[in-house]
Amino acid sequence: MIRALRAAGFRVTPQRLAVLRILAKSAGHPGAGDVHRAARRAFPAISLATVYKTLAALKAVGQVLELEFSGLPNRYDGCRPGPHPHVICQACGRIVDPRNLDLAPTVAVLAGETGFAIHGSRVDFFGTCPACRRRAHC
Amino acid sequence: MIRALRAAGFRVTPQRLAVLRILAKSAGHPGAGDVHRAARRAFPAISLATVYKTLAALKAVGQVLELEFSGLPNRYDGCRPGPHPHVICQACGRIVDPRNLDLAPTVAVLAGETGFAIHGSRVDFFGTCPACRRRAHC
DNA sequence: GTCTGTGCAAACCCTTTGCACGATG
DNA sequence: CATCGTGCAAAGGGTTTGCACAGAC
Repeated sequence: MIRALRAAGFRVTPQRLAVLRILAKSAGHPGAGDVHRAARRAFPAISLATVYKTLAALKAVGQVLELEFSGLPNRYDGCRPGPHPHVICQACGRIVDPRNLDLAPTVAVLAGETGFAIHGSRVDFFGTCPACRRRAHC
Repeated sequence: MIRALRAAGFRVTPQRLAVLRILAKSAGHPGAGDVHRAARRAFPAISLATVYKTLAALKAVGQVLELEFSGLPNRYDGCRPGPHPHVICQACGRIVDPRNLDLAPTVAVLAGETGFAIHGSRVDFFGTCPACRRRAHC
């Protein structure tokens, strides 16, 4: 990530390092607020605006995937920066990355049917995760 | 739609009829602003708030599908109110409904892999529509 | 030393809400 | 005639931006 930032002419500041470390460590998909809170532990004066700007820089160099949710805070994935499907628990907000799901055949079918040149996708599945299912005694 | 509203105890007002007619007629996926502008032609005094409230009522009775986009206005589909995949042109904003796409097998695979109980999905593909591809002489 | 990054606060924009008035069943 | 819907204006909330100061290269 550091290399990617420098290569694009971005400077590497302590604040950016803090954000970067948090993204690299979090296996989940933290929100901007989560990143900010975590970054404050290493760098108490860091502002939310700086976190957003750093996330934007990392997105610009393809090192982080931004997941936007209307009405809910965005979530960020620094472990798998390419677009990929997600499975989201509506009870606890947990986001899981499925492994065995290849969209390429689907994209090919759609391109043929619609005539679109397809460049990307956003694929989310909503449900209840195993832990929350148990908690609701179902 | 009228029946569904009445059955749920909603009143049928001229404003709601105007919104309703626009949704039934638009094959595309208009935004709230589009609906408002169109509704003003039949009912010049109608407010944007009323449009939003009517859309919410129709959503509540399952007669319209709301597509939320972070940063962009929501889009509404009164023709196919159930969730379904979309193909979106990033150049002109057009939204197309593909026909030959069944997500059921995918959902089954995901449920097995993740242990989630999957209740819904949001599947969008982004690209360039045939018209915009021609316009960009590609 | 120059130019970029930071932090603060205000702006943004679509959407939602509070409220007094008007219309519906 | 009780209740719900309308229209206006203001609030709401995550994100973005303008600006002056500070720090990286």
